[in-house]
Order: sequence, then C-alpha cells, then structure tokens
Amino acid sequence: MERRPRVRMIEVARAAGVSHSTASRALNGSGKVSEAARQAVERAARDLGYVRDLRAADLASSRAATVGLLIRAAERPFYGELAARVQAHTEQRDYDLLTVSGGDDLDHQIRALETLLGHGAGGILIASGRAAAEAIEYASSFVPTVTVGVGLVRPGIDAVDIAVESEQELAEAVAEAGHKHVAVTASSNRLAYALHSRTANFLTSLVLADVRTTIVPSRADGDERLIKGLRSALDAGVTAVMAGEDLTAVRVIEQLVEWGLRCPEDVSVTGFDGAGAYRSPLLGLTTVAQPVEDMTGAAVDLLQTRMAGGRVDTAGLRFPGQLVRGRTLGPPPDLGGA
Amino acid sequence: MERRPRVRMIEVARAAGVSHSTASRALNGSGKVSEAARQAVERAARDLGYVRDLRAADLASSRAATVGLLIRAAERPFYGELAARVQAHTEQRDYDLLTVSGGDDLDHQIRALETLLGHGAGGILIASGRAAAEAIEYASSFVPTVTVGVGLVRPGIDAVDIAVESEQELAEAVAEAGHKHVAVTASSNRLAYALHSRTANFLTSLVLADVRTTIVPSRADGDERLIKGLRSALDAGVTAVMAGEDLTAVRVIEQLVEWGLRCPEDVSVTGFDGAGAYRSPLLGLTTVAQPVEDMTGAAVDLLQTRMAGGRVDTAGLRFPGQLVRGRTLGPPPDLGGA
DNA sequence: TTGTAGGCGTTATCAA
DNA sequence: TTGATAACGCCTACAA
Repeated sequence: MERRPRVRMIEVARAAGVSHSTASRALNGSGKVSEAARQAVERAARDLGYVRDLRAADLASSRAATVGLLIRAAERPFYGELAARVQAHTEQRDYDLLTVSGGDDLDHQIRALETLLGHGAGGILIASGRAAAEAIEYASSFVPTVTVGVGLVRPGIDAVDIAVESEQELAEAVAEAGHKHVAVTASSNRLAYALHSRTANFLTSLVLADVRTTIVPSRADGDERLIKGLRSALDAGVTAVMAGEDLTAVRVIEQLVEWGLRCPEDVSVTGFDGAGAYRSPLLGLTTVAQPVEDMTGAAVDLLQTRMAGGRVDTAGLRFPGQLVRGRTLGPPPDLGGA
Repeated sequence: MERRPRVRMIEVARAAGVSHSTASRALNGSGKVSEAARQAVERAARDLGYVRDLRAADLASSRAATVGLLIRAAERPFYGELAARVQAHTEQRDYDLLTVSGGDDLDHQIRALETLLGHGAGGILIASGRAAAEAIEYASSFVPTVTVGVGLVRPGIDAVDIAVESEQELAEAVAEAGHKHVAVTASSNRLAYALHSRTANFLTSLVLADVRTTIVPSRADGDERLIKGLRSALDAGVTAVMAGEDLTAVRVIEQLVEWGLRCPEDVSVTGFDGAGAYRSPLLGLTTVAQPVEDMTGAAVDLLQTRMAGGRVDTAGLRFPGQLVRGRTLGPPPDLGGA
C-alpha cells in the first residue's frame, strides 16, 4: 500500500496561490477572506487530500476543542451506552472526543487522565463507578471535570447521577411484592462509591418498609465470596436478592439455577443499570434502566459551560431512571406450611 | 474549583536548575543525562505536577505513538468488548489509543477518520461491520490500517476476521438439528460486508446440507421489513431463523413470542457475536462467540509491525469462534400429522 | 483583505 | 553531559 505524503497547510496555500495565513483563515472560517481565496484554498485542500493537524492547531491556538472521557470498562453495556451517548453529544457540539477506559485502581486512573490531559483535553468527563476521589480531584485540578454516575458528590465538582428515588422505587417494589427478608449485594471495593450509595439507598428503603436485610459481598472478579454469601443468606431465609448491577444479578440467577432454585418462584432477583440486552423482555430481568441519555446530555452541557468559563450553580444533577418490571421479581414462596 | 496553571517543561527545567533540553532528555529517558540532573528534574516535575503535552511532543518528534480505533457503535456489546480488548493491547505496547465510534455512512466515517488522523494517529484500526470500502482505503492511504471483523478483504489491506468455518459450523448445527427450510437474515445496507459474507456462508452451508433457504431482510432500524419478511417466511414453512447478529436474533424471538410462537419448540433461532450478556446461559441463545481476544491481539500486533515499517505477508488472518449451544436451537416441530 | 513574524510546548541537532 | 538553536504544523496579532 502506498501512502500519500501528509500534506501541510503551507502546501495547500501554495497550490492556492496564497499565504499560509490566508489558507488558515479560509480553512477554519475565521476572519475575513475573499470569496475567491476561500474557494481556491478549499479546492486545493480537497485536491491534495489535506487533513488538518489538530495537535498543531490546538497547540497554536491554545484552545480546548477536545473533551476527554474516562470510562470504567468499555465492555460493559452500561458504559458502552454511556460512551456512545457522550460521543453523540460532544460531536453535536463540535468537540472532539478522546476516550480511555481506565482501570479499577487509582494508578491506572491517573495514567489515563494524564493521557487525556496530554492530548489536550480541555474538559474531562469521568464515568466510572469506581473512580477514586483522588483521581477526580486530580482531573479537576487541571480542567473542568464532570462526573457521571459516579455517585460521589464532592463540593466544587459537578456530578450527574440517577435520582435516589429510582433506587428507592426498586426497593419498594421488592417490599411490596411481599418479601420480608432481602439480601443486598455490596461491593468490597473501597472505590465503588456508586455501588455503595446504591446499596445504602436499597437498605434504607427496605428498612423503612420493615423488611429484614442481609448483606452479600460482591466482587468484580472472583465469585467465591458472592456465592458463599449468597448461600448463607438463603439459609438465613432470604427470599429476594437485590444486586447492585445487572451483571451481578445475572450471576446470582445463574448460581440459583445451578442450585436447582427457580427465579422468581423460589428466589426473586433484581438488577440495576438496564443497559442493552439486560433490559430485554426476553431476559426478563427486573431492573432499573438508568437515564443515560439525560445524564450524558446534562453532563456535556455542564462541561461545555464550565469550559467556556461560565458559572453554574449545581451541587449535583439527578435524573429519574425507569423501573423495568421483568419476571425475576415475584412474591416470596409461601412458607405457610412450615 | 481553582485550577492549577498548566506547568510547562521549561518551568520544570528552571526549578531543577537545568536547561529545557536536559529536562526533556531526563523526562523521556533518552540520551545521556547525569544522575544528579535526572533526579533534580524528576523531583521538580513531581513537585510542580507536570504533565507532558503529548501534542507538542508528537509534533516535535514526528513520531507516531498513537493508534486510532474506529468502531461502529460503542453501545453494542460486541464492539464494546472489542474496544476494551484493543485498549488493553495498545496500552500494553505503550501506545495511546484514541477511539471514535463512526456512523453507518461514509460521510461520518470519513469525518471520524479525519479526527483520528488530525490527532496524530500513526495507525488505524477499523472495527465496523459497516465500514465503507472507501473509508478503509482513505485511512489506508495515510497510515497503516487494519480492519477487524469487517469481513471485507481488499488487496493490500490487512484484515483480521472470524474463520469461515465457524460460520459454517453454526449453519451445519442448524441442518443437523433436522431443519429442512431455514430463513437467513440479510442486511440491505450495502456497507454491511461482514453481514453479507456471513449470510453468504450460512446460505452456502445450508444448501450443501440440502436445506431449503429463504432470505429475510433485516435493518438496523425500522423492524417493519424484518417482521413482514419473517411472517411470510414462517408462512412458507420455515422452521428456523439464522440471524446475522445476536441483536437481530433477540428481536426475532421477541416477535415470535408476540405471535404466540415458542422458541425453539415452534421455531429455532440462532444469533452471532456472542458478546457479553448475549452468551449468558440465562438467555440461552444459540450463537457463535467471536474470538475477540485473538482478533484484537493479532490486529494490534499487525498494526504495530506496519507502523514500524515492517513487512508482513498476510492476506487476511482468521480465527475460529466458539459455538455456543443454547436453548434456542432445537429440532423442528413434527409436522407429520399435517 | 492579505502577508510577515512570532509563538504554542516539545524534541533533535550540533557545538561546546 | 550540557545548552543554544532550529524545527514540528499551525494560529494570530500586527502591519501593510
């Protein structure tokens, strides 16, 4: 494959018979350029297959036309959907988007942020249920930063999340189904703020509804503790499990099947996020679909305002999600005979 | 939030009492620097919170440390998984990764590629079942380009795909289940090469197995034609539907349910891709899991070699996928009584 | 409206 | 080993 040489603006200018400053002005539509010059430049650019070097352009103009997005794990439907929506919103506002998916630990996150910053991100979006507070503050110390679905509200840092009411609604639905003893999964990762606050909200709502609760540890990898905890929860009489994420819910159900238990006849299970296949009626998972579109739209809006130096007074925006009533939540098995 | 001013290398140099050239050498480990100077610079950099401006660095060194990834739709599990794996592989090789998810049409794709190129991508990975040949050639005319799962083999352009055998295997499984008349979905989008070749492979295998075939149109959006086609296929006596993607398979099953038909008792359905939730035993979809890890690893390897100017002799690499035997493929209903 | 000149933050060359 | 000095490709006063 023969590659065409990267043509520079000066070559376009020469071909058009103007100076490179005129070419620059013609190409980015700024300043006054005669119609003749503009057309000549545009034609030359097209003919030569010119592609502007955005690094040099940003550098020279010390402008910030790029937004950086840090997501937790691109392979997870929730984050994938989020990235796709953010992409759409930034594109619509003529920002370039650089996406990196950072790890679960602070080191990886800092390095990912450095990549973003190094490539000239003028604003950063952090969408990771496991973003470290230090990472968020690090980013924020350089450029405007908005968190999405992180569940961690820090003073001075914009945050967009799902409304607490949506988490409560799910817990109430479980209570209303008649369950009297419910297990809630809790991540042991100290960075999982989103999960922690979710767990806390579930627990609060359940307790208020006079439901007994049990905690089951969940971990991103290594199911051992989850399975063990699940087993003892069931032995303790739990009739429903509220998982913090759809992924965990599905793992729980699979484990139940393995034990010969049916869902929801024997045990009810709920998830959270409701992205992609997880909200398919075919799977029938009872979950809450996060308002990804609303959240990302607001986040990009907010970021744009901040990047433009505007002031906004928002301690934290919250949007309601949508309860998806699947088939995995039902009444508890009738134990009257016992 | 007060932002710290972006400190430049020259400031680090001053703080360390050396020239910026020395600071540069110390910071990127190139050239000879005295131990004393190196430590002073490193300390100054840390103290000042220095973050190197990669735009300027790349510009000055005219080096290509960045790989661009164009994926079709970040929200789709298959592409999400792909992006995540590519990220891991590039990171491991010390490349930065810029990801953009391009649209379904040529215009969007070209613009996305320009963004990548503009930010200094020295090599491009195209992972989109709908990448236009023009887009691929466009990218390839500038920098080394490797396609992943595009299903379009062009001379001179490296391609990594799933092995045809894996597609055949699925079709054979359908035939072996006893189906004598099978519908295959076919995208009407002229850019959907991957789907086209998949459809073709399905059809070929089915015909070789002496199975009658029918085509059902499928489209990314607007289910009308899919539903109508499905209806007439069923009326024509089809007992199994082979969809080109899991997403389509799920839609087909949902539609069957709506018509009061059971899967697989009345109609069998198979998918393709097997990413994330789609290969969960809970869903039970019969599909083929693409060898995403193998494909992305090979693609990044290949790209790295090309970027380094190396020569490789590969008309197209292919890796076998894994047949996932779910519950949506069964024997055809016994029509003996009719 | 146009061109000249200087600068954006790095790296690279070449004397010292 | 170090430090001037010149690129890298572009934008942008400023002057013409």
